[in-house]
Amino acid sequence: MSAHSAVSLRFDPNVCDTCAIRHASLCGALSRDEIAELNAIVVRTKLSPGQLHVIEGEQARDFVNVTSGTAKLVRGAEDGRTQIVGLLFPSDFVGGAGNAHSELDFHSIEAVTELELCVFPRDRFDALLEKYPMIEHRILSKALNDLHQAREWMVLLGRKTAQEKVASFLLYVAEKMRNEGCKEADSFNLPLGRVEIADYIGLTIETVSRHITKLKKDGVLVMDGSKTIKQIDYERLTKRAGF
Amino acid sequence: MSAHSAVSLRFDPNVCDTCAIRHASLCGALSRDEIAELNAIVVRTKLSPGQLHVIEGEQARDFVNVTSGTAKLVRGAEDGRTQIVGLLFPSDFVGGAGNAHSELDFHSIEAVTELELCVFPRDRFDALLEKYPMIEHRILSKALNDLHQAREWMVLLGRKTAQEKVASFLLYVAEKMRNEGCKEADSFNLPLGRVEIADYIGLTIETVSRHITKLKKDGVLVMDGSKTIKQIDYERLTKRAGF
DNA sequence: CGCTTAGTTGAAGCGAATCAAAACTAGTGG
DNA sequence: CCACTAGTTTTGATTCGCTTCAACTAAGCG
Repeated sequence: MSAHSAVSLRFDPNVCDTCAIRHASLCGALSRDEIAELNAIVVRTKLSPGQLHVIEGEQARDFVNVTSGTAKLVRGAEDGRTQIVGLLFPSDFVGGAGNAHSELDFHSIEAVTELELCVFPRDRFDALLEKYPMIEHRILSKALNDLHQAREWMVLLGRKTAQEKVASFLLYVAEKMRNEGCKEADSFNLPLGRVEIADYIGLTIETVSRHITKLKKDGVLVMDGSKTIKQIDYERLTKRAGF
Repeated sequence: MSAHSAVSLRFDPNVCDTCAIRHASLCGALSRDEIAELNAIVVRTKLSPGQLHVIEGEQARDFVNVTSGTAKLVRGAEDGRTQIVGLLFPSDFVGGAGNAHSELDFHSIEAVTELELCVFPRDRFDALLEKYPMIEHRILSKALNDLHQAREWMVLLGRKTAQEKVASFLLYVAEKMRNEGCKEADSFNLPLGRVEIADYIGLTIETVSRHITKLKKDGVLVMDGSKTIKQIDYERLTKRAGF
């Protein structure tokens, strides 16, 4: 929601070697040569919570890879209504393909936490795509995954009750956090505040709050403060997420 | 919703030449050689309204191209709740990429009208993808478009009122019909019944019906029967679709 | 012409939104 | 350390839009 300025740096050519997601994401499937070429055109960017990355125009077609932090893909209306259409965790990427409107059109990436991005300018990235079909192959694979997930979310938004939405959301985040942190502990922090949760599952903050409270009262969740989840009864939470 | 059996035929090698979508869709960008190879592995299928095409398992990863008719991509729950996650018109295609779960997982394609499909078995299609990067390129482009549209629909499902949903739906279909028929006339038939409209925009049939009636009463729509639209006041309909 | 299915209309109920206020949190500076 | 402020979350009371339930009408078809 706030200003745009962000730190942008070109790092040394071996920076990918120490990248947290060197072996995941797009990069995981690439040879040293391919990585080197990517490295040559990348612009690394850091954003603070609330800052936006690109909204429209030529830039909107850049290819963006999240290396650390959490971001949300937002579509908003003039009247204040907002819908989050996806979350981006480390190793997720968006945009990129050389077609008329990239998936970023009319959307914007907004940092939720401190965020680090690898941004690949569209024109130079396209050239690489032609040269290395494997990169395009990987991107297609991810795009189909995202499409699948978007359609899952359509079911949530269109057909689930508030209770089910909240439960589904918590399960989704819990899984993401388990993947990210690789921790077996049930304990983790919600990356989103109530406003953002509401905007992600199509409810109001009050309704979200009420249903989280209900889950706590019923012993399905144990929390510490409004963001830290200490324990989850997955079996019962899954039941409440409803199909 | 009904049984599965369908007519499947292998046609002569030049059948693509006379296909209605030879110059659109995936096929439009392909050379004669590429088309010939596709032709060699395609299974053409006809479905009647209500019939389903694949649901799960290995088949679910086939690549499917609609050549005529309208289909819906459906995700349903055990308890009867249903969400349509996309419509398929001639030249649309789904599935195909060689990744873990294709976008078809847990979805099914259901014929809305008489439907003709080109089905490409996954394994043989994958081989072609490797050989002809242009095919994969085209598919990626389409996947990104679909992803964009799915996210647009998430906004509709999560943040729009019933009135706005109905208006948005009508605008969407009107545009599709204009593309398909190439007719300048305002008149066209809704491909979906009330149940299906409701399942597409996350409402009940009663609410859909009420809001269509309201649009008619207000003179925004002129209809003949429950499926034929004779005239649309696009300006006012667009206003009611709300952003 | 009855039979079945799809669509419309009405009345009542309910779940989520809205409006309003209190409780908590976190940050700042005295 | 506490007082003060701003922002977030929780809780409560009320309203409203959509769903539900039910009856009726229209359309397609043997």
